[in-house]
Amino acid sequence: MTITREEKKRKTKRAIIKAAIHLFAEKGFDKTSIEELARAAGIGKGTIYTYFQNKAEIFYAFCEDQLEFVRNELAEKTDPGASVIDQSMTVFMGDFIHVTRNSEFGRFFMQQVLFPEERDKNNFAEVDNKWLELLLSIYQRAQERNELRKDIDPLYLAGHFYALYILVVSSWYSGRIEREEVEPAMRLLFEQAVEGLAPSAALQTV
Amino acid sequence: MTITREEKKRKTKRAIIKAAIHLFAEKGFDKTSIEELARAAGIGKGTIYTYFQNKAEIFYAFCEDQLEFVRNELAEKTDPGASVIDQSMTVFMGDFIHVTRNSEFGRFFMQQVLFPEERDKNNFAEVDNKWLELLLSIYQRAQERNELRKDIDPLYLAGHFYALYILVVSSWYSGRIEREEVEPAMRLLFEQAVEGLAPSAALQTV
DNA sequence: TATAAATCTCGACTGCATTCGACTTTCTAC
DNA sequence: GTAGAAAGTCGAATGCAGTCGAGATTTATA
Repeated sequence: MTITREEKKRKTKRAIIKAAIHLFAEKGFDKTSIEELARAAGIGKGTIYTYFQNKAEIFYAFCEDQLEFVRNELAEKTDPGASVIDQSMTVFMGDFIHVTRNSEFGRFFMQQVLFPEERDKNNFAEVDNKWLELLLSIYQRAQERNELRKDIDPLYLAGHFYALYILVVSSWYSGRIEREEVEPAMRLLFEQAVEGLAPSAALQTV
Repeated sequence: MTITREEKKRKTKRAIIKAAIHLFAEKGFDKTSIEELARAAGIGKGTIYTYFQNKAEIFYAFCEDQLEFVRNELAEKTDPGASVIDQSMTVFMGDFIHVTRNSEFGRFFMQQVLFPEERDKNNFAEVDNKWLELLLSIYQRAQERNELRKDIDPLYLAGHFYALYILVVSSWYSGRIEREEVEPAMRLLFEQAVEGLAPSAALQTV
């Protein structure tokens, strides 16, 4: 019985996350109070704060749970033989659909992942890394196939596609595009990025 | 004296914004309470809510004030003769410096502009449009000079650059890059976008 | 000018995140 | 085993955003 304490802590933390997964999904983040969360986890209100610094941090744990699952799934779903664009579309559209399934969740998630507060910077590191690995593998393979320039750091390649993805998600949240327009807009942007925004060399010499 | 009421309302609203500009700049958004704001504006707490729906909306008014000034300035600063990349750098770096002058302000601003809540969607419309006009004029001129492809909707061209800008800002907020790296990273991304991510036609045919 | 309707103003009130510090349980060292 | 230290638990207290409704002021109608 030496590990009683640590074991118990792990269990309590799990209980909080479990309650969060349940309550956030059911009532949304804002509508779920810490007190409810505590009650559902069978502990006192104050105790939550020995496990998480604030409500947002509980949300991060919730996200990890959600996203690890999704992104593992996406890693399998992508066809390594398809074109970069098709692979990118599979991954980013899959992510989009999941992230925006609950629009409130998606908004908060994007806000926090892209522009985290100082104290939260490291909260997404783990999930982020898995996501990055997935992206990097896609773009590295594309470089090997000579589908993408080899003189660009794969991190930058991933950045380009990710940036365009963010833009599309933002456009949807801002009401500039409708849900049905997301896919075609994203594909068009990806194609343009691959081809380049400058007139092609052939045309330029004319 | 027919317009007393409306005149007074305008004056009160101005007083609130003025108090906000002062207090937000001095103590930051989070640390400034509505009550303080009301006191500084010489009105009751509840009255604030006849002028603004919530605290965030006061922040929007504050933003408009800040940004209108900056973006007008930027519009003048950009040299219409320079390359698209140079012009883009001037505009986006100028924006970056201003938006992140107060890091807390910038974070909140980016979060709200990119992923607004349903009720806030229209709050930035006015400022947004001016910003967009500025960007569009840059990219349209570049198309005319044949520096950028004419078969891409200028809106999409602006989107590409804006997307990369967002990525860089996000990278800075996430601590993935330092302040000094912002400019070179942005420039590199812009160059890559213009040239395209695919190997050049010339190389491809080899 | 008198009265009713509309609008505005206020601060007490509500609800919730977060803090605090008194109390309890577990660990450590003898 | 036991005393004292360390860590964990709790809900009452705090602070703040946002609501409410009673009263004040302005406008519209006559």
